[in-house]
Amino acid sequence: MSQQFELNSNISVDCVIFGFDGEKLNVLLIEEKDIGQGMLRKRLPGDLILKNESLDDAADRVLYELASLRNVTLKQCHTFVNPGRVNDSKDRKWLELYRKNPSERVITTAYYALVKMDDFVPNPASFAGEALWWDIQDVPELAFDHNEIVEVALWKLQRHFELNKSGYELLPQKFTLNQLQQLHQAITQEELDKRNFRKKVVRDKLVEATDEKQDNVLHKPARLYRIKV
Amino acid sequence: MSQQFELNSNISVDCVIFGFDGEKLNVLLIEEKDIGQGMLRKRLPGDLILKNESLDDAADRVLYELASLRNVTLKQCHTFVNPGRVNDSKDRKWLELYRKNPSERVITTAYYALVKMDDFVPNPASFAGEALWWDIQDVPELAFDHNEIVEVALWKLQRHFELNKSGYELLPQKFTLNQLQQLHQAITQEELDKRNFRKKVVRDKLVEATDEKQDNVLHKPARLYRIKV
DNA sequence: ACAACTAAGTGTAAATGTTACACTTAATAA
DNA sequence: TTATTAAGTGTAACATTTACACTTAGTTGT
Repeated sequence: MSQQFELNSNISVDCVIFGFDGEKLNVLLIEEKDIGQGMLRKRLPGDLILKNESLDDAADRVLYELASLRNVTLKQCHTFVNPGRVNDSKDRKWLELYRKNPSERVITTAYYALVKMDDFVPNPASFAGEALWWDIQDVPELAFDHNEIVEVALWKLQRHFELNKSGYELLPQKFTLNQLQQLHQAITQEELDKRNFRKKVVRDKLVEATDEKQDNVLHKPARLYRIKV
Repeated sequence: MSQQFELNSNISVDCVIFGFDGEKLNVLLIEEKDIGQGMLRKRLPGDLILKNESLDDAADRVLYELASLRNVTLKQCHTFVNPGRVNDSKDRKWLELYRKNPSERVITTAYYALVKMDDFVPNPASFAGEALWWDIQDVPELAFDHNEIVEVALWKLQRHFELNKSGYELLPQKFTLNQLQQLHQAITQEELDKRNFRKKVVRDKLVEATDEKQDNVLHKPARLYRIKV
């Protein structure tokens, strides 16, 4: 875990990476190799920051080191410094194994990002057991306070997504209006009316039609659209 | 500066307190006593956090210790860990005077709040020279990266204020619709049409009329309203 | 060829919200 | 009584949001 560099002893970053699979929202979790004591709790990719490293840089580095993801646009979300962050005995054992000063309080700054799952196939670092996408509706109990961090990040993602109309880059270059609608619904967790949704994207000139159509579907093929620049 | 307690060596909080005076937005700045080297730059109230203190608690404490403000609802804003945060020689001298490990990098989490200036008369701590409200349009050059922090906090305040319709508590219990409009304008930095603004607050049932009127004005007195619960 | 199936695609009317805009009224001061 | 000042008020055009149901174009199986 980069122990060859000098770590700043008590500041960490955690990354909440939301992945859209075309239908649902997922979150990236990692799981250590079983180190023999039944400590198989999943957690967010995160680690201590290095000396002379900005928080933003640390988040990028950690995400690469722990899940081999690069070029993800991370946004700072919230900083957690609850003195009681580490209560669980499994968490304490983990710290004793991996940290020089396991009893020292750690402040962590959470970052989040939303990516297209196809583009980012997570690859665990060698020491880690797994790095995998997990349905956001079905997140298990996580280590430390990571469940809380996921919740806060999701809340911020939803708020932010309402505000600007970003997110179209999460679809294939050419997509159907239905795919676009599903993206919106997955993030905002709201049902939308098909006709009204289409009216809106047309009125706001967010997309433009191509002359291509879906292929290999068992019904009327949908027209493909692209993002309008 | 609470040196009698053990400080957590490299985590600080800074508080951006916006004050509404009925007309304009101000920000609370403090200025050290002149310690003899022309180091009179203003800064935000902020300090290192204590061991076993949450960030939220630290922000409350610091604001009380440095400006005697209590019971302010602070919101976390952003965490700054730029390795180059302290470049200015005046800032370095200040650190040498006040910090045990002046060369250690400090991560700071900014908090912000919006208060009614009448309710919060800042009172500097004894060691400080001044604690005063400063017109947000006219903030001087501040120590460290505090100008950037103020900007980020203002941006967040504006975004948040657009979303929910909070802020009515910043007026006197009974207020004119014009005062309410000025509050909105001060925060969003936008001009609003008088008639349209009034239509909106009436339609949204945000306020209700009392049967009282302004007193001692040199013109037609305005009707007073109160927040509708 | 045709029937059954599936999701795509399409329009309208009502309600609500937003914008732009100018004159009259009620108080005070001289 | 007059001058001054800010309060208070209405309407029409326009834009946005909401609710709602049938037809169409392709695939599969007979």
